[in-house]
Amino acid sequence: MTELEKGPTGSRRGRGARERIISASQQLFREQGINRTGMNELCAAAEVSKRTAYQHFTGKDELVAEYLRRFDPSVLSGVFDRTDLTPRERLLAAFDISPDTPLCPYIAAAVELHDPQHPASQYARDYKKAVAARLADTAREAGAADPEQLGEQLALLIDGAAARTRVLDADAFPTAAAIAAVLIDNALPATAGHNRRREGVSS
Amino acid sequence: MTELEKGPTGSRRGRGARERIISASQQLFREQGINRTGMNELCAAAEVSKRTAYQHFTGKDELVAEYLRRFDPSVLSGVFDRTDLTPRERLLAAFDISPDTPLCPYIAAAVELHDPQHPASQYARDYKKAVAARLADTAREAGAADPEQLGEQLALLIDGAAARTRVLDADAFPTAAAIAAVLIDNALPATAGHNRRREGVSS
DNA sequence: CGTTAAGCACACCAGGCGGTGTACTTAACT
DNA sequence: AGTTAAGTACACCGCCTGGTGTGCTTAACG
Repeated sequence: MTELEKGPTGSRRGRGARERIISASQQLFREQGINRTGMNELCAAAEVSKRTAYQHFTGKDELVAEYLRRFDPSVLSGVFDRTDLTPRERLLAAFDISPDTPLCPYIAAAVELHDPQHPASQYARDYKKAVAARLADTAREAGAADPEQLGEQLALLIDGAAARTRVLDADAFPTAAAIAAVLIDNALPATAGHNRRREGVSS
Repeated sequence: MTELEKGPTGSRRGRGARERIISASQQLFREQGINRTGMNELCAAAEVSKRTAYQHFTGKDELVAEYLRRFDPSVLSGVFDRTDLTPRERLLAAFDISPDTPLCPYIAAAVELHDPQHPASQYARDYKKAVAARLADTAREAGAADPEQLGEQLALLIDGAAARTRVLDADAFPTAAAIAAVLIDNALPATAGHNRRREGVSS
């Protein structure tokens, strides 16, 4: 029928045009930005006919939203589910996204789309809240006095590092990690379970 | 001659079209974003003929750069030059931009233009560095152990609050201020000269 | 006064944008 | 083999974009 929910695999019949489109969007939207990437260009890169693209997505807006939804590639779960680390180490590991990451696409989308009502903007909000929540969970696990506050604070540090990295074109995550270490040490009761040799936590 | 450097007042002869253009750009670029504001629309809002606009600015890019340059409206100097506050209080006052401020236009421009070589992007970088430098100066004045580091940290907090406010559509500056208070207290020797009784720093 | 330049009105451009219509091919499943 | 749907090719749409060309009016200044 018209709607058959062909499933995330997309490999029911054709040659998987949908996946190619999304894959191309991941590349182009990140490299060039959303507004600077036209549908013509995107379809060409995906080696997909324009008509096909508009049979999978009602419009660019929907594609953009899907582009954001298909992101998280373990960036979130890949950090928080590491059982080899203590909760405290996991909190700090969230700042090790150092390698090359261009910029948090959620911030970029919110700025580029400029419309809080846009589906993608709404998803960006949800995602940011989810990250803060997981940070809070981990903070609670680590025994923080006020886990929600610490989670929100660490989330702000991550966003600050992302924004600053973008504007200054220089990695700001080490600075954010240093702040995080201070905040964590301040929020956690001084249990001797982990050797905390941070400097200068005077107060 | 063709170039006569008519001066910033612009009131040499005409009715000050240039100022009206810049004024309109301040409004529209902030409200709608740079990419979503066309030159037609902008000229209409400024009540300026399109032709006149292109006689003042060689292109939209130049106007965007000028738009950023004409910003600072004491946001920077208005905070750091307050002699009624102690250096420590001045550092914290930088987080009181709470009222309504839509979002730091420098971050927005860097994201929207998406080109680090764009004049406006370069200026945004310079401005961010300048803010960090002034924060560092004030930190030094306050007697911080490592003023450069504290300045960079506080700058990151401001950018984080700005970005997060934009994405979440909720004021994130109080959280940033709370972190700032912790960092400042940690960085400053515990001199009794100023009563450090800031509220909301629950940790 | 006349010169000079700031500003204006408006038609116009090429090109990109998001998005469609139509007629076609291909291939999986029955 | 026949059905069915996924995918294709490509011309085409109206609209808006940044940007011009041309000829005109207005007003400050010497």
